[in-house]
Amino acid sequence: MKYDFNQIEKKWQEYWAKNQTFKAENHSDKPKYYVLDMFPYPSGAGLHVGHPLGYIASDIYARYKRHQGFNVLHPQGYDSFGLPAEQYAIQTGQHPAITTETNIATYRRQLDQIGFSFDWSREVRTSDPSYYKWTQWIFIQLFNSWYNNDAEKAEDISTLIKIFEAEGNANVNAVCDDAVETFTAEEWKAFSSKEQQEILLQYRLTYLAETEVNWCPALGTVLANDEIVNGVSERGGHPVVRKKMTQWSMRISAYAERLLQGLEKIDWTDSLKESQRNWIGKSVGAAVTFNVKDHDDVIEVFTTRPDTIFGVSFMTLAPEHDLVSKITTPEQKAEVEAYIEATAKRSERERMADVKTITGAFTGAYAEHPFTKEPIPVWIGDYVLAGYGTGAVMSVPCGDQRDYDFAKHFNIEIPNIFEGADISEEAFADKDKTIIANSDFLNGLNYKKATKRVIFELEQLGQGVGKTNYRLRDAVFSRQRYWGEPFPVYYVDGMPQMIDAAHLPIQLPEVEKYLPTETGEPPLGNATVWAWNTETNEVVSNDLIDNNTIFPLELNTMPGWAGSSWYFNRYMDSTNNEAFASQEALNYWKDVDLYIGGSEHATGHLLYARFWQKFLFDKGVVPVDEFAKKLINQGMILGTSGYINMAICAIKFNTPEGTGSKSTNYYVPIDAVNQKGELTEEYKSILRKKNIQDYEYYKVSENDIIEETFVVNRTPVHVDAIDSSNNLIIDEFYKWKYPNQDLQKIKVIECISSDEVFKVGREVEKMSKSKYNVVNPDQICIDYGADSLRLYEMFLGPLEQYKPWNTAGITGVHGFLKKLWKLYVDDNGLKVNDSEPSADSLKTLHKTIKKVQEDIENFSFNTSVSTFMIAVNELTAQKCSSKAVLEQLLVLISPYAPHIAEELWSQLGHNESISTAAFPKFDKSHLVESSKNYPISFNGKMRFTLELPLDMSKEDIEKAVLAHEKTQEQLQGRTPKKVIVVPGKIVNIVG
RNA sequence: GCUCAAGUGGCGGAAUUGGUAGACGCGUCGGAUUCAAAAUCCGAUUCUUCGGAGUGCGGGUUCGAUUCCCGCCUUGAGUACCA
Repeated sequence: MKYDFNQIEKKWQEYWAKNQTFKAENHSDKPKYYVLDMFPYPSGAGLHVGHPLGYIASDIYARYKRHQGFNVLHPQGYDSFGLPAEQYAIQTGQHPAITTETNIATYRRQLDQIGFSFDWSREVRTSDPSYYKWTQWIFIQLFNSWYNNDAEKAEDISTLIKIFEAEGNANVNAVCDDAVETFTAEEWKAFSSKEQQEILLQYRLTYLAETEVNWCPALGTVLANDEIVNGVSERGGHPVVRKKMTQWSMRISAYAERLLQGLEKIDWTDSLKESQRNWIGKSVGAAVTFNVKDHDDVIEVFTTRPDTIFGVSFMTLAPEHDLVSKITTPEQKAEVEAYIEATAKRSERERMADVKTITGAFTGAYAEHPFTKEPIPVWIGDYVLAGYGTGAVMSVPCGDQRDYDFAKHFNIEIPNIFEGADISEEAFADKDKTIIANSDFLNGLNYKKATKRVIFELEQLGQGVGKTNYRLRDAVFSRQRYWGEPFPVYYVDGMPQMIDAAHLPIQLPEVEKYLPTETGEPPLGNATVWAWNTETNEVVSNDLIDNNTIFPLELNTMPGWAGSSWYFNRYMDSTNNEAFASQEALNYWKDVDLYIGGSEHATGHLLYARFWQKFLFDKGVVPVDEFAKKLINQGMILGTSGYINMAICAIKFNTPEGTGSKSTNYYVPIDAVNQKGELTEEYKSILRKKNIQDYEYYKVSENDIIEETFVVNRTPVHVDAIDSSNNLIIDEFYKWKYPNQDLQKIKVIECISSDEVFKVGREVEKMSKSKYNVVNPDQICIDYGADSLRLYEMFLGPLEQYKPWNTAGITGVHGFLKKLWKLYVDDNGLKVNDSEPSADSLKTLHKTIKKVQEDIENFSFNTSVSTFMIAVNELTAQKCSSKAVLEQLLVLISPYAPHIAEELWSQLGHNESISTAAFPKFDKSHLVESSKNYPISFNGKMRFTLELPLDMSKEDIEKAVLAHEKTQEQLQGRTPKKVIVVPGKIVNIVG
């Protein structure tokens, strides 16, 4: 019986689906284990071989955990809101929901054919109203919450209102907007409802705020930084301007410290934690206020080095700083305005890229030093960023390199306040070696003591306070898009109102066009039925808006990360219509035990999801405040792009009728070009001859050539037109290069090679459609089977690493599966019997059990595939047919190659899925050896091996080795200085 | 610049606590089988001047270093004038 993988895989995939083999129960006596993949955006291109890498790894782990007796939750779904479907809708008018549905069907078919053990009954789609109902619900919860710094948690907004009513806001320690005015209880009560709402908005965890954005008027949309190239939009090249827009923001900054601390208790990769730490960007220092001379205004700065305050020789404000226009003197006005205009023209990218050019302008104003009362000139400079800290710095040139460079450039004095520091060439920034000098009461103190003392003195003066600053900014939550979650928000007198949760979901309205409106409103502005009736609690026609009972709805939609910030909780109870998940389900599954996904989500999804989880934890909705205990980043599978060269050969020649010239193009193989990128002499000669032949009409010979030029250009080749030995399949290449054309009729450029084969050059790069290097898993499943694909993806290398794909190598693992099959089945059918296993076979089995178990637990899947190969090679050589061994081997392999394992398992007489079988138990007694083949080294170099009993004493080993003739040969009469014997390991002779 | 990761045959990679470097597979070469091909099977495959040398480079620790330490180079990723 042959290994008919197509038939076997189809059979078992149907079996699993029909029997719901992998359906997880929310109640079980077994311990729980939750294995999660980052869910995909269903793109129109479908899956390529890089996508399933992480899914295969997590599937192996999930299946392994089932064998280990765990109740495993291993769900899958779709992050199905997103731009590509919307772009497609703009171009074709097809509703994004239809595009999405089609793409999901493709994804599902492709995923099914790889044989994943997903519990599809729990599938979620972020674009499904039954799902985004709860995304909207969470948004409402955020709106109705504020962050209490004293309690270090989010609390209901009603508790804040109570405080306001009782005592005003003077003692409220909340995370809120910067410019909150202080009021008393009486004042609060006297405020109008609108005024109260405005104040509360400054405290809510999601709030409306003016945000500066990159606005592209031509596209009618906001662009991300990386969508802008050289100041114009990447798509279309339209101009982009900085514009203030009112948008929803998420007060993630409230959670900065907890997001930082939480990293300590989760098992995520160090590099990922490090990037989150950098992103949060905690710095400890002080906020200091400087009075501005001849003004009532103050400049507030944040500094991490308050100990250097006596070294301040100027202040620098960001050009965008509010004070600039106020304090600039008439004499300096022209210069300052010119400077501001110049910096406004430069994009943020430009300003960042250009670090060397030092620019700035003097405002003419002076601040007053809090201690010395000396005047300090106030400058503006674009090295100070408006968006960080207060947008102003106290510049200490002797202690900060940027301040130093600025001072040098503008000839500002650089006072030295460090004992024994040389600042003639550069600033002295080493905190640990700092001893403060020339600083009044700080003289002689080190960094730590000086910082403490100066903060104390500043507090006495009322001009400063110790402060911790975070780089983490609040996250903008509005998108001017159609294909996203609508906000459950309507506006009364310009103030946002939440729709009662009982009326959710608020479904996306139908629109004629998916583009922004002519007046620049988001696409939802095109909807005609998009108003909220507060009496019937329905979405009604815009015509009915009376701002009395019927109000306009929010036109923005939520960003891509909204739905992905909590989906892992939804899987626990995905069909629940009463709650986003039941408390029972949440308390049972709690958190993700293993999360696998790409590292590109380090500071996006993975930070926002942690933020929402902490918020939901504060609200008592979820039982844990970190959603994933362990996280692994899978590396990317890279494509091997192929290319050949196009040679353009131009010749000028003498003909009887005068000078003629010809230029012809040929495809030439990669070896036709030397390292300098020039055509080789051999190929020049071939092309010359060829060219002359082609123009026989002129009857020219090589002697008639008076001038010739050769130019070569790289031409990409589709991977499908390259064979396993890197040779061009010329017919396939033509078919791909000149599609839908009759190759007989059209004149195609000739492929010319000096060899029988046509060598293609290869280059490893990201797998992408535009690079023609995408390998589709469908064809691989047809040609080799899903089990081969699964094994091969794992066999390629360590999970976390980036590695190139090369389809040719799959024959190795495919051959292994055939060999495995033959161990159980031959032409006469099953050949497994009840014979006693040999000691050798038991040894093979048990060392395999040990290794594979260790490998899975270390996520070292590549090495276990090798281990299986070794095991099968050994058992084949041993002619093992013992059921006692082969049955166990199947369970070991089943997480990796589940189809073949199920098939052989059932042929061995089992009626239940192999997934219910217990993982084999390792018994070390089978591995006991009586002797060891010792490596005998001389000065650390192994020269020969010697078989010796393991129970031999150190002394006897030494004697036996020294007596050996090869030892004498190595020593050549010398006496060894020292002999190292490590019993069971090695013998090393020194001398 | 900073942070993180990684450099081992022609290629993907292995060596889990410092103990036989190159497991396993691809590719290549040779052979068997075949009318032939595919498939399958067997053997060889780091370099070498046959003494040895060898895990990016230069040092160090050690009886012994791919593994630990110091300095450097290269590549990839992230981040960016963060006060």
